[in-house]
Amino acid sequence: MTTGASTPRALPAEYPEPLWAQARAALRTRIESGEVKPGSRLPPERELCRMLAISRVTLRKALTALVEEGALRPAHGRGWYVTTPERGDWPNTLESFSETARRMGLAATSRVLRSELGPSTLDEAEAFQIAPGTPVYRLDRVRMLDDVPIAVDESLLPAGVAEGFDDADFTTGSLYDILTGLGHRLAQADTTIEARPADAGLAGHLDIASGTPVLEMRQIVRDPAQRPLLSSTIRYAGDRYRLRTSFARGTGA
Amino acid sequence: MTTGASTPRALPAEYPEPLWAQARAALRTRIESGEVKPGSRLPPERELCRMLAISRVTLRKALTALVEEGALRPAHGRGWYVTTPERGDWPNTLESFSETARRMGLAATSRVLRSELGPSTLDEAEAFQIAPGTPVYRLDRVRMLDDVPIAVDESLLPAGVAEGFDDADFTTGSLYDILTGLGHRLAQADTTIEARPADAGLAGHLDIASGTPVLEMRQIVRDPAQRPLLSSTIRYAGDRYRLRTSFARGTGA
DNA sequence: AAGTGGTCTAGACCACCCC
DNA sequence: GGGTGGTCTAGACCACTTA
Repeated sequence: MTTGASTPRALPAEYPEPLWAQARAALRTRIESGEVKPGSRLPPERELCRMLAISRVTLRKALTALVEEGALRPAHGRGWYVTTPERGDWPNTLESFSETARRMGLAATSRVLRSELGPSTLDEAEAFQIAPGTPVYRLDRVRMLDDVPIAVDESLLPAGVAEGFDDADFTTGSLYDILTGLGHRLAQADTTIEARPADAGLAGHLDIASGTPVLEMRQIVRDPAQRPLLSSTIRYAGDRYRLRTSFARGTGA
Repeated sequence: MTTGASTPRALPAEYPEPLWAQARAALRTRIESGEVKPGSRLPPERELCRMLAISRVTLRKALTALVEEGALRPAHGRGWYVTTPERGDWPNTLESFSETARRMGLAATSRVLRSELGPSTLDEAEAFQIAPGTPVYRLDRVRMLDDVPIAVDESLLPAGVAEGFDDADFTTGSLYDILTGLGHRLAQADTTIEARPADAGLAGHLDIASGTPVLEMRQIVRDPAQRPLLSSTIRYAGDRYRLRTSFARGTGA
């Protein structure tokens, strides 16, 4: 451990995941397994360094990453503390439908309305920066909690991104999980949110009256190279769902 | 520059702002002044180190911070690029009312409905973790764009936070700007968003019909020590406003 | 005063991009 | 191959917290 990155170690090479990411994973596991209880203090940095056999700079990069995930919180002269689950979750991300379901102890399922490849319209082609008519994958679903319809999700993906969807189970699976499982990396999500009245079609799917307030969220998700991976419009029945998020401004670090 | 943090430098001491924050400020200035144009490449890291007279680790901390602010984007073998303003803004923050106004070239103003100190209710006291009845400051405003009413903002602050509000101008000023101007540091904002029908009072203020869809956003803003600074509920006329944000997942770094 | 996080440095090797 | 970012180390000093 003297000569910089020349020692990948631990992982059997191949994808030499950075040391700090390995350390982050190790710490995350310990936290999630309950080995270190919420609210309790982590061992001092210098000791963690010895335990994980990494330098302090690298360890701190892992710890900082966990802060952004909402798992840890530093306290200057006192130590690193495990966040109480109650609050401090969902930093800089919208709570996903699946996460909401889990938090409330409900079952998240979907009814697939459409799932097919088809030519893109002008607007869609522009959004994905592809030629109009290029095939895109359409996935329309009614999302439910304990069999109560909550929202209608219309998603659109470039055909290339949707390769491997044949085996996917959209009735229970999360689209995000499926995409990351296929090796896609979601880096950024541009989002707009507004309130609108439900039109007749939407009202029918959600079993509400036409004109009822609906929360409409449009997202374009991009990969680290800024390529659009997914464009989705989700319309939630106004009295059945609430978006939650927590914006952290990282006071610097 | 050989012996670690023993050389605060640059700033006349007192509050020795960290070197990486100074470097971030210097780079930010250069970008905002247009000295380095959007889309263009920054000088190589090793040269920036010489120019700013800091180590590469420190420089990279500054660069990473600017990535989270949406000002820069790294490209592995190619360099650091200034983000095109068009997109890449508003990362991990809701676009504020004032920012929206600026982007659309409209004038953001407010009509103050209430601005006074009063005893807190049970719910409010609980939210702020203070004793019920402890004074809190109430600020209710109708927010307008070019004199069209867009939203009703009901804000609530612990009395201590509101000290110095006497001189503040809420008809044109942003509450966030006023708070930061008073030295408060906003670190985290827990947010929920939902769609609801307008009640009679709200409909009157916004000049819309009762029952019209309204976007309701509730926020609790905290300082770095997790103390609540501000609790606000903003209700936007559904057909006049749209929230925008961009969630960045920093692929690790 | 001792313990713990926060900042900083100099130097090294690796991985990617482009010529 | 040469340039550029990405990762990593060892060691040092400072600032805050607690006793």
